[in-house]
Amino acid sequence: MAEQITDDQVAEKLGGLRMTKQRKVVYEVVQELAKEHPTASSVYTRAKEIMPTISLATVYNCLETLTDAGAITQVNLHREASRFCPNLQPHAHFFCAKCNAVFDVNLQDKADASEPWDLPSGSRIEEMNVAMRGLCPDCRDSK
Amino acid sequence: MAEQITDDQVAEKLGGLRMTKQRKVVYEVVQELAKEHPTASSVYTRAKEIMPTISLATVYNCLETLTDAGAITQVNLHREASRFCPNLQPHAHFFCAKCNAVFDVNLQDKADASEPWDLPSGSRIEEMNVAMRGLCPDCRDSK
DNA sequence: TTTTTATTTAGAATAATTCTTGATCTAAAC
DNA sequence: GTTTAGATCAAGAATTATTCTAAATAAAAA
Repeated sequence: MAEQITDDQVAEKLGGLRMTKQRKVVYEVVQELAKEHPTASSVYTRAKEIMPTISLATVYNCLETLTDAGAITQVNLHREASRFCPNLQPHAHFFCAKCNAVFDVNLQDKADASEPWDLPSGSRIEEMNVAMRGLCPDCRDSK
Repeated sequence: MAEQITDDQVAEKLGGLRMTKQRKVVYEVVQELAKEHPTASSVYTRAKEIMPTISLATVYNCLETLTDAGAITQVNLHREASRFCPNLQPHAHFFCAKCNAVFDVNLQDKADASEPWDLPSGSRIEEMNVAMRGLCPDCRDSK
């Protein structure tokens, strides 16, 4: 599994903000569902099983707070619902056009993702977002 | 300016579909506003000046048709409105976090954008989407 | 011309997300 | 241990980009 951090490390990243029960549950659900790269609503569905009183708005709030704190990342493709990912290593995402699965794609050892690009000189890149779309191995086989 | 194609070439790409007045206007507006990477609604605003009867739904339809035909590409970042781009060369987009401008970022000569990535073996990539966020040269200076 | 099919229009519908407001909790001050 | 102030949460309303629907129009085929 990809690099994730512990609840305590999340608490640290939150800085002045509190590590509330809700934030803890939301973070743990994102970890639990990491493989499927859950949307806010799948996080909500699962979180409610653990904490029945949690609201969808709170799930959104927590996801935003965790994202801003740098504990998880938000992944978008096209206009679909955002997905969330607890893997903090630099990585890209591969979306299977057929089964809709999302895979983490790691950066090769010592590679620089911006290397092939002619960056505007003098610009500072803070974030790079790489998404690939195609057929995953399984879907390619099962023609 | 980046590589764009002529109306006639768009007509060809449309295949069986017709190059209607509306599609022509929409394509030309996307070309005209290429530098700002217009959203559907900015295309609509400008298109209405040229063809006052055109509707927003038609603008959306045309943008979708042109995208499907491969005459323009749809660019997304975060959850903002989609933007459209007539540059058909492989390129990435740089979004300035301060002034909100969008710049095309070219692929270096003979470079392969997927090179730094550890692709799932056996997968076939059909499309790659690279977005960068940061400060453009202008915004970096004007502290 | 008549028929068929594609396209456009206008407005309703949708879906993800954000906002608003009042209630609740927590931490620190008293 | 209360009180107070600020943070957080819950519920539902509001927003926004986009898609859908159905009727009208335009173009192509017969």
